[in-house]
Amino acid sequence: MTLPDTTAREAGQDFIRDIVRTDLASGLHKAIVTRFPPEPNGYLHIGHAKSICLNFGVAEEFGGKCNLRYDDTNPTKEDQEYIDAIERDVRWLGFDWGKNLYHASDYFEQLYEWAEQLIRAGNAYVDDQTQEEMRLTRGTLTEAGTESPYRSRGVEENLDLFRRMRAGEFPNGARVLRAKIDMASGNINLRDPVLYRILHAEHPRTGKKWCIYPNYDFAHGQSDAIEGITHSICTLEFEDHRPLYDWLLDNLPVPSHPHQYEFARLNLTYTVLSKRVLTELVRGGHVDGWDDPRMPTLAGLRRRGVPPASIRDFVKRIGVAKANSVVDMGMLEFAIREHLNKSAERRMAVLRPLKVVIENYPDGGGEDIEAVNHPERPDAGTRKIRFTRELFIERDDFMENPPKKFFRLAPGREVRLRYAFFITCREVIKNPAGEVVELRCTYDPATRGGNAPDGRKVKATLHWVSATDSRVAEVRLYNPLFSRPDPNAGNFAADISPNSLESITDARIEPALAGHNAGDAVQFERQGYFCPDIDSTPERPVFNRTVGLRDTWAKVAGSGG
RNA sequence: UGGGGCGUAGCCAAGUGGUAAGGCAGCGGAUUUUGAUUCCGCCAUUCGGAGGUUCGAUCCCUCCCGCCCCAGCCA
Repeated sequence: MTLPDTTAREAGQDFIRDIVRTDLASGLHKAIVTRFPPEPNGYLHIGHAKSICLNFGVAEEFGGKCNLRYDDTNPTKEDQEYIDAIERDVRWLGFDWGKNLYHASDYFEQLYEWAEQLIRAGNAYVDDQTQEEMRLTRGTLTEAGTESPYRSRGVEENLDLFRRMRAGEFPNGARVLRAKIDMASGNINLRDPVLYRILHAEHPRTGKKWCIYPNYDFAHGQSDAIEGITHSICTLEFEDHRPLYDWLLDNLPVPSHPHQYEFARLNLTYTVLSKRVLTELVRGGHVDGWDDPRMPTLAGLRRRGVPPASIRDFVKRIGVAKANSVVDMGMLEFAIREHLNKSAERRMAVLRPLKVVIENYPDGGGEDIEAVNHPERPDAGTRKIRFTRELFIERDDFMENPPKKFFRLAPGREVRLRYAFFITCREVIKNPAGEVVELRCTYDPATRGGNAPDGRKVKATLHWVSATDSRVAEVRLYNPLFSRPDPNAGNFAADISPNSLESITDARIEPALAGHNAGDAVQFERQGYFCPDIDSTPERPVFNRTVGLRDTWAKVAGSGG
């Protein structure tokens, strides 16, 4: 079922959209073109979703287009696996680039020509300094840098050297091509930034054709210009690069001059969104892979049963601004719950079983109880649940000595078993250790369906499952996403460990869940939303919890100790 | 002590000269065969701070304070 994206904010309420609207109204552009430019060196995560929704969203809203472009200028870090994953995830999120798929590597020849033109114009030179020498002569944040001894090389020598760099005559790191700008600039990006470096590496797309590669600064702006991008939207850390972005476009015969705008990247409480750290988690085997449900990657969220529309909605809710911020995980959970509440079918599952024997129910007997699949959607239909003499209820739904605000089952108390009957707890059976292991109850046959003919009420309705006609499943409960601070973990783990994964292997679920293997989450009544895992089988059902439900009793109990 | 940004409620975030939108969280209350959902109501005399301009400032000016980014041949 697809739900329309809902939002409290009308489209056009952020500064990026204000700029686009103004540019369109003034006639600066007749149509806008944006782009989502990932480097294929990892999987996309919820942070990228913000950029994807912004770029594709703005294009959609204003009738423009958005390109998908790989910023594949560093072959030592990129891989085809990531390219495939990125396309899959962007599509899953709900966006389509149509035929507008590009690669910075498609422009390598053009970029090279432009580099030679920069040299001819005296705006770039080949520097023979070592990386260390360059670092030392770049100056510091408060002191100007000093010019390279190779800075005054003649055009012909530079051209010759640059061509030989391309020809593969020099080893990695031997020389670089630098822009000749201003070694005393307060903006360090303007202190003769490197444009090309020697990298004898095989590129996923261009293979061994090149051994020199342009870096981000020399590729990004020109790629934008080639594609006719009107609004190049990126994150805050590139603000300092804008002067260089403009300098290059001003000094090269590019077909257009795009403008760069920056916004704050997404930060989520309890969540690590650093590609470096996520890569470490995968490489180090701390998680099962990029799509591990504990990962904040789009693949991980998908596996958890998060609807893509809820992510789009979440992104709309958090807005786009330039202030660094940390969005509360509760916002994402709310967006997910909001969608799942409307779409997820309900089923009953008992995570921590407590046996209940209905003493006055015929031994060996049983009957089918009808239950609706969704409380607000009759079209979702109904299903039959087997009611038997022996049942399981949630351990948390019974308390031998209930505090005043506890409304569920207790000795002598009557409650309703959802869709079935009212039952009354008559006896509590414990093991030698004093733990409650079974409840002996009686039921009122007249309350079949859940209502008493005499009109008496109960204060609680419990979910249940037959002890003799239910299935055993494994459910996995996770912390929000992962990386909630864990004071007991070690150094490395304290910062990024995917902690608090709890597996419950003796959970009991309705047989009605047996055929449910789609990627759609279901709501286990009063437990939260769960999604069949990708390695789930009919013989061994596995469910990942996406988010829980609001449970005021749990809060009362939790805060009360 | 260089350059570039940002500071509006617990968390996001509009507003940018006329007297503080909205959402999340929270708190009340109603409905409820999920303590869910839904529904009502409450929740910034104040916009990092101090001066100044103005009839009037979150918005303009000055100074101050705080936070983030930049010294990769990463993006």
